[in-house]
Amino acid sequence: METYTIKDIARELGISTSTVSRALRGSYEINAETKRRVMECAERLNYRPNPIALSLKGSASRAIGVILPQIANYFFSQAINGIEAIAYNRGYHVIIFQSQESYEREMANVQQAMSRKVDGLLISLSSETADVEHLQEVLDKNVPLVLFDRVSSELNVTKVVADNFGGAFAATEHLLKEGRRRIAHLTIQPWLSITQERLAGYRAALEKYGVEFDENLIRYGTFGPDEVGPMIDELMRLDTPPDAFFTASDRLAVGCLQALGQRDLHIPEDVSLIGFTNLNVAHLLNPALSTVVQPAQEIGQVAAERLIDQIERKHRALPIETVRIPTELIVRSSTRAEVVKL
Amino acid sequence: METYTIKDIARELGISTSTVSRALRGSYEINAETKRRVMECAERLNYRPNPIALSLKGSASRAIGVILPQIANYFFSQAINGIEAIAYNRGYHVIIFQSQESYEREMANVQQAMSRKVDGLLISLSSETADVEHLQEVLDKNVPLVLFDRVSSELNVTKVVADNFGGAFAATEHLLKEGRRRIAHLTIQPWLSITQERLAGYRAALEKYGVEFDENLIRYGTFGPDEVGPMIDELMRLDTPPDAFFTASDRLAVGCLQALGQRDLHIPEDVSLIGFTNLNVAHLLNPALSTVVQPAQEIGQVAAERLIDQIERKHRALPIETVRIPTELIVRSSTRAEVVKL
DNA sequence: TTAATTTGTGCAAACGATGTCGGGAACGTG
DNA sequence: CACGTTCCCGACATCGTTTGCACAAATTAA
Repeated sequence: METYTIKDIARELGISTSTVSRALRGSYEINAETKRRVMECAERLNYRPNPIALSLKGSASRAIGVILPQIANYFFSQAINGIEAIAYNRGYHVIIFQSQESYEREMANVQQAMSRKVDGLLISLSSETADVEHLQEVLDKNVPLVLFDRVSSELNVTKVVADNFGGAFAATEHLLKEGRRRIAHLTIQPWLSITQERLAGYRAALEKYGVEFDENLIRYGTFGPDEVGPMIDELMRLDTPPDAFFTASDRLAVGCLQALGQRDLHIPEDVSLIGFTNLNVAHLLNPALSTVVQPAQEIGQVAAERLIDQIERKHRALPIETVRIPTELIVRSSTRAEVVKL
Repeated sequence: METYTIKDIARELGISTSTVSRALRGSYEINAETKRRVMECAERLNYRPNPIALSLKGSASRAIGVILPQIANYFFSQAINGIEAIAYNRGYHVIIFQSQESYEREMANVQQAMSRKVDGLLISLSSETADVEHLQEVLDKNVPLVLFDRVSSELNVTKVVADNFGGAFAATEHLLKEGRRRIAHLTIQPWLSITQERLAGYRAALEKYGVEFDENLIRYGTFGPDEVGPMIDELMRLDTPPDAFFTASDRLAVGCLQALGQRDLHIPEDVSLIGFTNLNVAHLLNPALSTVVQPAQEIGQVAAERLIDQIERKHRALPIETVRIPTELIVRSSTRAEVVKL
C-alpha cells in the first residue's frame, strides 16, 4: 500500500496537478467526465491527501489540540473519551498534550499546538496557571478556543464546566440534613475556578441552614499521598473537630478514606465523607462513597462540539457562553449515619 | 509574540535563507561570525522552526505516535504517562490515537500517524486485531515500531510487556496454597498475547500442584457491565462450582466483586477473588482486592525509550527483543481465608 | 604568475497541495 | 468575419525548510 500523491494521479491521467486538485474537491469548473476519471483513479490508488502539506498551505488541518494537566486521572481520561468521540464523528483528529500541572509546560504546549497548526484548542488549565496571556495570544490569532473544567474568568471564550456550585451546595446540604454541623472542606488550589465555585456552593448551603462558616475547616493544597493524614490530624485537634469531610477531588476522597481508616475513625459513625468526582468504583469502596458525580465524558463532548462548531462556522461569530453541565448527588453509606450512636 | 520564519531572519540580516538554515543547524561550512549573528537574531525573535514544514521535507518530525485501545483505562493512561515523561525528556511530542478496540480504527490510526510523519510508532493492539499486515507495512517503510502490552507474535519487532506468565502463575499458586482447587479464570479475548500468556501461567501452576485443568472454568469475553453476573451464575451451577476467581483485567475484577456481592457470595469465605491489574484503589475496596500489579508506567517508559533509541540510532539496527517487566503479587483480604469455615 | 584548492555564500529545486492567472477551443452574436 | 463569452484546463507561485550545486573570493600550491 504505497502512498500516492496528486502528482501520481496527474501523471496517470495525463493532466495537470491543478486539475486533479480541483476535480477532487469538486470544483464547478471541471468537466464532469474528467472529474469522474480523477475520482476513479484516486479511488483505485487509494489516494489520501497529505495532511502535512495541507497544514503547510495554511488550510484546515482537521486536527484539534487538547491540553490538560494529566491524562492519568479518571476525570480527564473520561473527558478525552468524550472529546475523541465527537471529534472522530466530525472528521477531526485529536492531539493531546499534558501540562503536568506546570505553567511552563502549558505554554510550551500551546506553542507546539499552534505550530502544528491545529484548527482549534481545548484547554483545561494547569493548577499553576494564573496568567492567561498565552491563551489571549491564541485568540488574537483567531484560533478557536474552548476552556473546560478548569477555566479562567479573564478569558472571554466559551467554557464548559460542571455545575460546581450546585454540586457543592447539594453535597453540603445533604450533610447538614444528616445532622452534621462541622463540615471540613478539603480542596485544591484556591485560585482555580472550580475551587472557588465549589467553595461558594458550600458556603451558600451553610448559610441557608444558619451554620456559621469557619475558615479553619477549609484546607487548600495539592495533597500528596502522605499529606492527607497529617492534615486530618490537625483538623481533629481543633476545639470542635469536624464531623464530616467534603472533598473536592477523587484523589482527596480516596486519600481521606484511607487516612481516616488508619486513624480508627469510623465512617460514617464518627465522621461522614463525601467526594466530588465520578470515580467508577466509588460504590465498591469500604464504605461505599457518597459523591457528587461530574459527567466528565459529557463535558468533553460538549466542549468538543462547541469548538468544532466554532471552527466550522468561523465567519459568523458564535455566541460566547458558559455551559454548565448538571452534577448529581449520589448518597451511599459513607454519609448515611442511621442514628447518631453515642 | 509573532511567529517568525527563517526568511525573516534572512531579511533582517541581509543574507539568504540557506545560510540561515545552515547556521542554525551549525553546519561547519558557515563563518563563525555569521553563525553568531544568526543565532543572536533567532534568539531575539524567539524563532521556532515550523514542524509542519520540517515534516513535509521528510526530515524528523520529533513526534511519536501512540495507538492504543482506550485512554479511559487505568492501565493505558498510566502507560501514556510513562511514555510522555520519557518523550518529553528526549525532546519528542506524543500524538495519541484511540482504536476503541476496533480493527478498522486501528488501521485508520496507523494511516493517519504515517501521513502525519511520526518518527516512530508505539502500539498496543486492539482486541479485534488478528491481522497485522498494516503494521508490517509500517516496518517496510522503515518507520520504527515498538509494541507494548498487547503484542503480536507475527511481528518481528521490539516488544515490551508485563510478565504475564509469571504474574498468572503467582496468582494461581497463591490461591492453590490457600487451599482452593476449583479456580475459575475470567479473561478477555483468547487470541490476545496477554490472554494466552496468563492462561499458560495459570495452567502451569495447576500442573505444579497436580490439579487437573478444567476447560469449563475458563471464560473468555469482553464482559460488559451486565454480563458478569449471568456468567457467574452459570459457573456456580457447575457440578463442582468454583471456589476462587482469577480475573485477567481490572474491569473484570471489579465486575466480579459487585456481582458476587449481589449474589450474597462472601469473599473470601465462599469464594476467593484475585485480579490482574494495578487499580489504584484496590486496597480500599470491600474487601480489599488481592491483585497482580502490572507496572503500567514502567512499561510505557521502557517502550518509549526503546522506540526513541531506535529512531535515533536508525542506521545501526538495534537488537530486537522482548522486554518482560516483572509483576508483583499483592495479597489482600479478598483471598485470605483465615480458616475454611464450614 | 598561474592553477588549484578552500571557504563562505546564494540560487534553485524539492516536499504535496492549493489558488491565481491566463490561454486555447468552441460557441454565439453583431 | 471579427469579436466577446464560456468552458476547461495548465503554468506558476506559494507555504517554510533543507540541500545539491554553482560561484565568487581568498588562500595555497606549483
